[in-house]
Amino acid sequence: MAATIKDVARLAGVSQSSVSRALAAPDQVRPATRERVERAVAQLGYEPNRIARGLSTGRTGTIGFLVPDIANPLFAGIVKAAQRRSREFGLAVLLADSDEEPATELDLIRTLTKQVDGFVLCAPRAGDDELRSVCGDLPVVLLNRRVGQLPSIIFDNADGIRQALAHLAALGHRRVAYVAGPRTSWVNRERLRAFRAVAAGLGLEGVEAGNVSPDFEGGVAVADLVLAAGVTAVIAYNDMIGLGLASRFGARGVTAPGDVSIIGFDDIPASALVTPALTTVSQPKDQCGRAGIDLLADLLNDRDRPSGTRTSLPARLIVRASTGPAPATVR
Amino acid sequence: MAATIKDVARLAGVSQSSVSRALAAPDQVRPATRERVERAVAQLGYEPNRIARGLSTGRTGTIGFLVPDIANPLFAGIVKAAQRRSREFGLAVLLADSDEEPATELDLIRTLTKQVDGFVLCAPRAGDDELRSVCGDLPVVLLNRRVGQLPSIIFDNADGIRQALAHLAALGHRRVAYVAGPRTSWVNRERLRAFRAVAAGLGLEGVEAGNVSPDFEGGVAVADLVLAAGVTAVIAYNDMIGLGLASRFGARGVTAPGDVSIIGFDDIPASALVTPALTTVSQPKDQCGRAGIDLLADLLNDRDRPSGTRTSLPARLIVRASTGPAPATVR
DNA sequence: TTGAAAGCGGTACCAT
DNA sequence: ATGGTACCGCTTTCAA
Repeated sequence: MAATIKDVARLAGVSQSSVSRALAAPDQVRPATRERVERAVAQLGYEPNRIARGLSTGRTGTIGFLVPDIANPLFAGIVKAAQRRSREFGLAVLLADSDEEPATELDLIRTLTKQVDGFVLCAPRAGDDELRSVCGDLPVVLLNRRVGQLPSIIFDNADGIRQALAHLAALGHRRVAYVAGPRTSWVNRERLRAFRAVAAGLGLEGVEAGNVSPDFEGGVAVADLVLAAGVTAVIAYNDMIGLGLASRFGARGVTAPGDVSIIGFDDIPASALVTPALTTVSQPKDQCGRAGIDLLADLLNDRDRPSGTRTSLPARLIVRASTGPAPATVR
Repeated sequence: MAATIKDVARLAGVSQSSVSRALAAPDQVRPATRERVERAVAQLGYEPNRIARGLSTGRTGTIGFLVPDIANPLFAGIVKAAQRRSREFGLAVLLADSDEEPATELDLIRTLTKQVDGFVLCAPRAGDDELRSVCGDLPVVLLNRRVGQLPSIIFDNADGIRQALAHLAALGHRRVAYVAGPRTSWVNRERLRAFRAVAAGLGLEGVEAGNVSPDFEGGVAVADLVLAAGVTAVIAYNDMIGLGLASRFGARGVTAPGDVSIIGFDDIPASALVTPALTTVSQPKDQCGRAGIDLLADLLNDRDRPSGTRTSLPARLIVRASTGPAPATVR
């Protein structure tokens, strides 16, 4: 049996309260008392029970972190950074993986809501209202999504699209496709909107394909449609779709960047390893995870940042071999 | 404020005890009572506070899950499966990422130990004794590692090596290298041991290189050494090393599978996407994560499996383009 | 500065 | 079958 505060109190010859104080507010007890307590603590190897503390303080020292798919390198990277930062705050992370299911997202939040002090949510699928209501008044930080005035951290999707399109325009491309990801995804909608606006602004013809599932198979499935649209370049919702496109293109004898240029989003490891390597819009995963925890920690400490804090993280185009000059004649 | 059991009791016009029973052991209360409780529960949107429950039962409904690197697709896959299974048991998962640091592994376990009912540990680096002592008598399931009599789930490393070597031998390779991963890794030691034994058994010359860090750079760094050893095939500790090898080989004008065959471990997504695709020993991530939770759940329910349960998961060789017949003459 | 005691929200034992 | 109540380990008034 682990030692409790009572054991410490008895051994130190003081009351529970004093032990509690000695630990939480050392300057509220006489040095002599503090020392006796400290000795007893050391001798018993006492560590406060966070559960019990949680019951009386209403705080658990644990935060919930929800992602749609931990096997997706983007989220894995974000979670990893968040983990590291949480440790510095002494917070534990309750991970939840919603498998990209809107219903599961809400479910998970609901069941976890009682055991955490707050949430960092990457929940692209659930509806706005459900999301807001399910969180109650628990501190919440949204990742990669905007809902009402909730504090959020997002990648600059519009700027990512802008960089990608500018790159393609400079290479002489005039007709460009965007392969959309899940229709319900907030991020997808943002990118699509930016695609339309920026393409128009640059005087490019924008073609839209999709929606497809955000994976390799999704890219493969839509590749022939993209080809039939007669574009010389395509921007995919994410890298996995981009890789699927490249694969199917290759099977059809269409090669990047000679016949068609391809750009993805996320900069997953595989993008740098394939041939040709995939040009991609990289998002700072580390910063994102870290900033998410920082923001939530502030919220937890009532060190209120102005309601509706919206951090925007820079997107960065990484040019690799999959993009090149537009072919002289369209296939 | 969320509703408590008292609110439910008052609304239903029964005692706390009855509410508690109606929820935990429905057949111990009269149907009429149960219904009144259920209605009150529904009306108030009551959900039991797991923290409070934990305090009196001594169980939290939460388990700790430790991995060396959540950004590694192998662990991401395992965690994902574990997550899903945990949900079915109504268990929450406290994730911990040790960043491959032995000290962090132990640290994390120590701080989490009070808030969880048990652990699933993938802690390849920490020492045996520290590991055992830090867990105290908390139920623990070890992944991919064996320490004393602790219940464990491991991939059949020896058989994976055997399949890989048999494949290479059948292709006519006579001199084969093994590129070792981290020296302190239990898995690495197992594979190295198997490599020696099986190579000898098959009459192959075994060459050992390494130890290198288990990533792309590690593979690149050791590639020239491997080449200098005059082997026609190489088995890497994991896929990322294998991909690094292939990359550096390519830069030297040495191509797979023509000049040298390459086999990795783990079947990460990138392995299937690169050219040539990497032959790899696949480990059933889903089964592993699932089995880990199943085993731990049994332990938690005192449904004791015989102490020292050791589940072994089958390895499976996935032959892709990176392995082929041995060249007629060594470079 | 210290100690006693009342909770925090449940569970489970003991009566009834 | 139900209600009363002690208790889980800790925090936090309130008095002393």
